[in-house]
Amino acid sequence: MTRYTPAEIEARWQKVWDRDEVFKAVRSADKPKYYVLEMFPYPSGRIHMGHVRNYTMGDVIARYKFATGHNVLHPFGFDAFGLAAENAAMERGIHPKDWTYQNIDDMIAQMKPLGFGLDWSRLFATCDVNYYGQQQSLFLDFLEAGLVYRKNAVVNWDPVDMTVLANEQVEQGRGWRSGALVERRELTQWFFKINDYSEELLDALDTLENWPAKVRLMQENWIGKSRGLQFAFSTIDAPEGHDRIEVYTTRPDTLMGASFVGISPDHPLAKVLERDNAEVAAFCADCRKIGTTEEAIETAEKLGFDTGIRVRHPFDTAHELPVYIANFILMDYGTGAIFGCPAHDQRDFEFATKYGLPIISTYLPSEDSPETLTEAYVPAKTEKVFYNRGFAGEAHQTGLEAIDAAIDFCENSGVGQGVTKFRLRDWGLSRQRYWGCPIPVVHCDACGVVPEKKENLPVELPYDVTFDTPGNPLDRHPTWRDTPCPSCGKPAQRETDTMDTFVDSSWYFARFTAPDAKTPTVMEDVAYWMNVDQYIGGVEHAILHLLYSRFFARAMQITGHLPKSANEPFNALFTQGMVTHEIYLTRDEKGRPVYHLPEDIHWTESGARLGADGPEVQVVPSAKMSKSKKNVVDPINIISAYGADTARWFVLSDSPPERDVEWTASGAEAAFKHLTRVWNLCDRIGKMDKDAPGVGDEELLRAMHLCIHDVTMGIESFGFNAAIAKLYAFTATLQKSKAGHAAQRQAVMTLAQLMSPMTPHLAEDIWKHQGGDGLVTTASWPKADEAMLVSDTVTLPVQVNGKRRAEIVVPADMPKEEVEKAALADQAVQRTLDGAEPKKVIVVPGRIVNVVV
RNA sequence: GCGGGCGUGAUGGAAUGGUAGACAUAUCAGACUUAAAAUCUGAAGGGCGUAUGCCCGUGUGGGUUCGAGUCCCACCGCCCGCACCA
Repeated sequence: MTRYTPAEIEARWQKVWDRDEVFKAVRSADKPKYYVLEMFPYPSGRIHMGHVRNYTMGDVIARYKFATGHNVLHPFGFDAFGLAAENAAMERGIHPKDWTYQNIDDMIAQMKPLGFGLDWSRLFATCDVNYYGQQQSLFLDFLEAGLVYRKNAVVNWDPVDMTVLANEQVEQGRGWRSGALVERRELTQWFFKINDYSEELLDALDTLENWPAKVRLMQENWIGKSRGLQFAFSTIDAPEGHDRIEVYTTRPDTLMGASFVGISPDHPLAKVLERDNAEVAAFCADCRKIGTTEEAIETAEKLGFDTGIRVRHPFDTAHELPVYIANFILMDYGTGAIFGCPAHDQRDFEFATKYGLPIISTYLPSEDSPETLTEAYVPAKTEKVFYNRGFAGEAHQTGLEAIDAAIDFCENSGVGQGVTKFRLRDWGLSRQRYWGCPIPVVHCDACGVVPEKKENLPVELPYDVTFDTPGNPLDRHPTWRDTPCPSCGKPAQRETDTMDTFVDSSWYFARFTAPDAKTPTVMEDVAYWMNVDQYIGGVEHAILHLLYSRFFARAMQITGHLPKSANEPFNALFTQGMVTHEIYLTRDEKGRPVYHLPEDIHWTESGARLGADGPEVQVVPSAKMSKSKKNVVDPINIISAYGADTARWFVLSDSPPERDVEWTASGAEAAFKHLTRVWNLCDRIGKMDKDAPGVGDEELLRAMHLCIHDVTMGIESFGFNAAIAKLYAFTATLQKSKAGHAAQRQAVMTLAQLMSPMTPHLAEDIWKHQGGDGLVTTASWPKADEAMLVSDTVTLPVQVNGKRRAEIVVPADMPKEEVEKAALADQAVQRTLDGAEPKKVIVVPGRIVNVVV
């Protein structure tokens, strides 16, 4: 009796796939190409179950497409620049480069045993000089094409560590290392002109039919197109040069309800006032402590400072409004100034209540509604309301109609212009950090900002840097900054900012098509392999990474690095869920939670304990696996206990791929048991008497064809969990079958083929055992015989008034009238009807019968 | 705060608007075994009933429909994103 020994089987077949270079992608005109890509990982050092799930899904698609006759490109790499490497350097004194490359080696060693059908020859990391050097070349092309520019922008500044902080490094308004209150500070930084492409990026969303609707909607909201009115208030007693305040509003119909003007603490007027007035300066300084995230700004207590300046209402110059500096107004959006209409905006309402400002309604639910409000009245823009202080259009109209009428009216009377604005801001790419792609420009006293010459690329990161003092090591480096000006040749200094890691991930998919090329891309290769046919990754990238990549595809097309057809780089997108696990905790003497690893928990009759007789452990419902909660299962342990096929099988079963899957020890064990069962089944069939007669050959083959059909549909539609359920059911059928050897052999070989995208090693082994030709991996995908899928009779449920009362078995091709008769003739139906005359009988062929009385 | 999503047995979940709970876990029963494990067979949403059966049931409340877990509206709860984490 042989046994299922995954460790041995898996190593053997991985060697064969490697030897035969089965997954090496080569351009070819014979087959249609298929490019499947999973979002590449950050090299944290350990692969986790989320990676296993992500790459298993991609591998299922890749192997399936391979079997259906496609020329598949399935590459892998690392998104290797980033903050974590610098943190490791600071915390543990390891050089970011050494740390990163060590992690990459470790992760590759952990990935290989999973048996993914990847073209490892295309592997690269974004921190490879070869990659980021080409990225610098791209940057220079973008610069020349006018797609990049410099302007001031706000960063989180730690005044003690004297360094820029990432949002992640800000904890409750304080620097994570120093604990100092974080301030906002302005720096001159580089920006990509993504906002110029707002309209196009928005419109093209409609063409992305194979993207999840929710991702398209999120991008649509992020781009945030709005039509509104831009106009100016004229000021009274304002500093010179500020006799007007430009404001932008999406609700010009509420203009008569304006009761104050608010400006951002970063507004030019606020800055002028700040210079001469200590109180204003103090207020603005307070505002700048909030931090730079939109979330922090929006959730902070709404504060205002009355500047004493007044403005005149454009329609009633006798009506004067106060000008406040307000902490919730962003300088980046609109004009950095708003008018407040407390009656129709809850935030303005609270602000007005706090500072004793008037609340003036411009519209009401109806003519006889009271004018006094206890909260802002904010109906849907499509709802018809009564304008008690309207100035354009009808008295009764919807918000949308009123907005259009108000814009027309204001344009005609010269008060302002209708303007389309986008919420999307230009993409700031400068980072004041070491571990990133250096921005290839030089600062020259005589020539200003000068792009580095392409022949001087790559601008390589120096290795000899230290992290023992605060700030950017590139700034402190004794010689790295020194370089001759590319324009005049005089001594000049390199830019020490590096690029946002989102730049690295915005074109790696194109680089995979020619990873060693001496140019960013090679037209022949990108033209052949692009677009990515199926992109798979976490929904957390729904906005930024995917939007930036879409912008980059356009910019690369403009600069000649991608064909026009690759404007939208990802034909289909799938966003997969996370792997979760229960959390186990006890409390220390101060009541603080102490977390425990799943392998330290012992299950007893009285519940979960720490050790056999240890203290009882509280079980918290499943959440994303995280080191801090210790609810992690290391894929390496699972592979050594059960094998890669079990891990792959389990992460695909149970939950639909777009949702989270809960890792359970019992589930993993069940997956292993099932694979063992399949293996034993193969073993048993191999030992069958080849000539002994069997019964039920046809039923078995019918079930097999149905399974081919269902599994194929499941894979095509990302219903991996459903496909696996069908495979379970078919395995049970085969196990019980008394069919002859030939039919059983055919069934188990087909089962192996259908399982091969999920459990490729086991499938190869079964295939070989049954004497299949070559590799199951290269065998062509089985086709369901349509004739075997239809049966002669169908069982139809019969409902009476929508409640199921009976079942009838009728020939599949029975005409509707006959089915109706058969249903009414049924005893149970007769009994339920109890003599009542049916009013209507609905027959849905092959589905259901509903009798209505 | 704004934006997005989710809510079905004890648990993970299945279900082109058409028999709710496939498949799996946990549970229980049986077979095998001296016994246990493993393996195999079977039961199982809740309630009532000896039973053919009947009633209730997909977070809550409405609506559309011959028919709603599925579509629409409102509410409740949970999760995710918010531009320098990737």
